[in-house]
This record gives sequence, C-alpha cells and structure tokens, in this order.
Amino acid sequence: MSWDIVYRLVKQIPRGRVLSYGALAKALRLSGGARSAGRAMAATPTGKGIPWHRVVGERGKILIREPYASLQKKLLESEGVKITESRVDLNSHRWKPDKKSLAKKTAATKKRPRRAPQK
DNA sequence: CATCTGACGACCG
DNA sequence: GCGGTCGCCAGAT
Repeated sequence: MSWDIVYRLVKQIPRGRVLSYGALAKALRLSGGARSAGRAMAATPTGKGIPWHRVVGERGKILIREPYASLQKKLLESEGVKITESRVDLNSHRWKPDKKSLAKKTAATKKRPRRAPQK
C-alpha cells in the first residue's frame, strides 16, 4: 500500500500543530482506520522531512515506544507545543487539514462501506 | 493460505 | 484516569 498520501498530509502539518492517527485516517479515508495511519507512520522513512512527531494518539498521548517517544516529545516541545505528562495539549494544538491539503489521489480502498443497513 | 502482531480507538469496569 | 478487551485491517512470517 502506498502511504504516500499519508506522508503528504503529515508534511503539511503546520509547525506547532498536531494531528491524531484517527483524524488522519479519517481525513484520508484509510480503510484500516487509525491502525493504518499508525502503520503508515511506523513505515515513515526518517530523514525525508516528514514531521512524524506531529502525529499522536487521539487524546494527545504519545503511543510509540522508546526511544522514539522521548524524541517525539522533545521535537514537539522545541516547536512550541505544550506537553504535559507525556501528553500533548490537543485542546490548543489539534490541527484540521484543509480541504486543499487533502489532495489525495489514491486513498487506499477509497471509502469503506458506511454501516450495515441494520434496521 | 493460516496466524499473529501492531506508531489505534471506542467501550467498559 | 487507567488498564483490559474487542473490532478493524494490512503486513509480516
């Protein structure tokens, strides 16, 4: 799968702003949801100018393990993001991608079925 | 092809 | 607020 679209969006996250895996997945309509977003980040090649550290858990928590967790925290703080107890202040830093930022082309399996027509 | 695992999230206790 | 479970899906073995 091409995580290109994910990287592209992540690269557009403004300095001092963060986005959650879930929001990221939703914005791009990834089939696997937050998990796929996470996979994408896990496969993110470092040194490509991709601010992967601006992606945290839905509640602003750093979910990754050491030593990346510490690194991420450090990077965020250096960007002016407030962090409290390994937790990002999503309340003031949550970022919403612009519609234009969503210049996705091949968003995984497009969109997934809404819900079972139950009832 | 069968299973397990995982940079997640929603729920429940 | 924290920890355990389940659901979701794609990759890895």
